[in-house]
Amino acid sequence: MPIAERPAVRATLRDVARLAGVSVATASKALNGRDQVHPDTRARVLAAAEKISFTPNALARGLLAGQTGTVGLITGDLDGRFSLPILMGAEDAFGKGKMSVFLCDARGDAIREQYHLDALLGRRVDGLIVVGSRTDPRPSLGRNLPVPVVYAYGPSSDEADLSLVPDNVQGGADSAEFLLARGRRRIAHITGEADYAAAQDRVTGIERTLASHGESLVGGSRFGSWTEQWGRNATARLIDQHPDLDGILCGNDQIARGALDTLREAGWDVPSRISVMGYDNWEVFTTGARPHLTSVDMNLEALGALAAHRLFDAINGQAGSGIESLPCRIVPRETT
Amino acid sequence: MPIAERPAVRATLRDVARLAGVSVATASKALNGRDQVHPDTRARVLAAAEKISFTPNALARGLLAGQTGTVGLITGDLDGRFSLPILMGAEDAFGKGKMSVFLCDARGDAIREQYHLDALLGRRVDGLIVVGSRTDPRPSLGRNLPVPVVYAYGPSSDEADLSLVPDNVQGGADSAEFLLARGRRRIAHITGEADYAAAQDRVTGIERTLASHGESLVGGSRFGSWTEQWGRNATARLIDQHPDLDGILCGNDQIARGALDTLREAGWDVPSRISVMGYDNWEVFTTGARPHLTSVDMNLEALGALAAHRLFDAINGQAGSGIESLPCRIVPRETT
DNA sequence: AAAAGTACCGAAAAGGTTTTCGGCGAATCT
DNA sequence: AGATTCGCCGAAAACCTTTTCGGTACTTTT
Repeated sequence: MPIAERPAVRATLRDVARLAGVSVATASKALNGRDQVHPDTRARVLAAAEKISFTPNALARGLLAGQTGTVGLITGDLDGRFSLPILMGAEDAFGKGKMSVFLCDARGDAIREQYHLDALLGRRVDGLIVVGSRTDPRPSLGRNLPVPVVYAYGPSSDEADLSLVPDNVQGGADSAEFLLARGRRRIAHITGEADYAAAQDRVTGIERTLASHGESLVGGSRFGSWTEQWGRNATARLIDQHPDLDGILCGNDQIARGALDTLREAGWDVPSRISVMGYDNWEVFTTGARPHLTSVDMNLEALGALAAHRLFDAINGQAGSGIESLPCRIVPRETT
Repeated sequence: MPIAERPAVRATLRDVARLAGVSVATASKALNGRDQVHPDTRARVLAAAEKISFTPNALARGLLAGQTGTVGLITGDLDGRFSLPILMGAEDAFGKGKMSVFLCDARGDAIREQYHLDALLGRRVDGLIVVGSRTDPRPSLGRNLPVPVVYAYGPSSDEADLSLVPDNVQGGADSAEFLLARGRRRIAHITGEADYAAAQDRVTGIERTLASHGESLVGGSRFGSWTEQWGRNATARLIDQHPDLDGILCGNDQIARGALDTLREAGWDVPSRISVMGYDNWEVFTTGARPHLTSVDMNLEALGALAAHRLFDAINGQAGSGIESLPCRIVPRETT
């Protein structure tokens, strides 16, 4: 079998210098655009570097500079649909500079997290982003790490850390406000598991808003699981008990999807008789639904990008702390 | 505001050596488990390293060894649900060793891909995995790269490269075989856009299998988009034209989901009157459906893991080439 | 013409680790 | 006791780049 022919050795600065007939020092200066080097010389060096396709060794550079231009991103669960947009946002924000991202999936396991942490620290990352899979506080990585850390989505339980989370209270409040503004008054809330901070926060926002309008939730908040199945079941019972219902706020888009299915089969027209709102704005669910589902978007990509910027600031000495909440936004579609 | 107190300087091997009262050479040997060092001395070094929480600088080590213990993973689109399991599989397979993964999202942009490639090469990764978002061949990164490359999901158009892809022909064939084995004879096929190799491959497998049983597709393969909407529309026309239909193979789970919705509303019972199969085995769609959807799983996580292993082999001189197809598997649920 | 100034280049050190090889002291052998 | 072996340790080189600082050759000023 033919082994692919690869350049046996990689070109080094010394090779460039030799080819250009200068010293390595001059070659370095020429390549890095420093002055103190004659234009002709610079041109010669550049040509030489181009010719042997020289790529500076970031390791040697990092060793000297003490900065590697890399950050570690530790995520709790990669399959979750929350960590992914955050990851994309962060990757995008860093990508514009010259940072590279080390990705590690801890699979929700503290042992694995520690292992990855050591690996990242050993590789001398300039900073860390920790992405949680839930908005519930998680244990801090510790205060005496040699690099700054930013927690995204899942906040650190230590106030000295900087955490970025979506403002689910506001998201819930806005969704309630949105339905009220459309004249809905008999509003129910079907959500997921009660031990999720995300679920509780939204309940808080919703109830507060309704109360301020002199209303309250029909049947209280109904906790279950984050599934379509639960959305269907809960909705069936709800419309059976409350024929005057005219709005349902759902804890996520899957529950909302289940609600829509049940309503359709019961002959309740959406949105003329009743409005439905989801949460998360998971495209594939919102636009697959009939009618297309209005939902709340947590702006996770922006959250990821902001995490990247905050980390960048921290690396440059502008460290922050505490929990920073980012606004959610409503994406109106056809169910309201 | 209080700046978080961090260790001003990181402990170096020299510090360990000084603390243990030995030379750096001895300290290195002690920490790396080499012989030629007295047990007592080793213990002293280990204790010293522990005390000042020494972490070896992977940069310096990599600079010397020429191997960095890192691989680059370039993905076409991070939001696709195909690249993600592959990424997880690869990350998992590497994680067991002591490799770390650099993640880069090229956003389907060749310029950005080149940029990331340069960045990764500059950081002296030991190898690269390129993850496509479609199974259609993509341009090669080139033959004269200084490190080995493995293409996953989306194969390289250059036969000299090593590519790992799911065997969609077999997947399609198996799905047809599966329905035939359950006594279905009047089988239709609704799939996505015709310019996807994945769609064409499955058609090939399905038609070949049906032909070998003396059957053929009812109404041929119906191409459209990969959406629920299309699944609903196509199914409506299909059952209108072919009241004797008893099986539908769908190009993905969303189309299948749409088909199920239409069948339900038309009063066609699944699976007693008609069977439905999806593709991709996207959990959230298959188990959210009523009844739970039988689907074809491309084993993408295994594909990612294998990509990691193949890359590892290539790094160690065992380079392969050509396209390697991995089997899909059927996940039976309630719609068949 | 001598002094001062300018523009450019190169030697060398630094960064942290690993590995080779020489050396030193102690134990064993003759 | 002297010679040899053995076990253990340390000096130094190597990896590649950047930066500082001194030096050379040339131009300008007095």
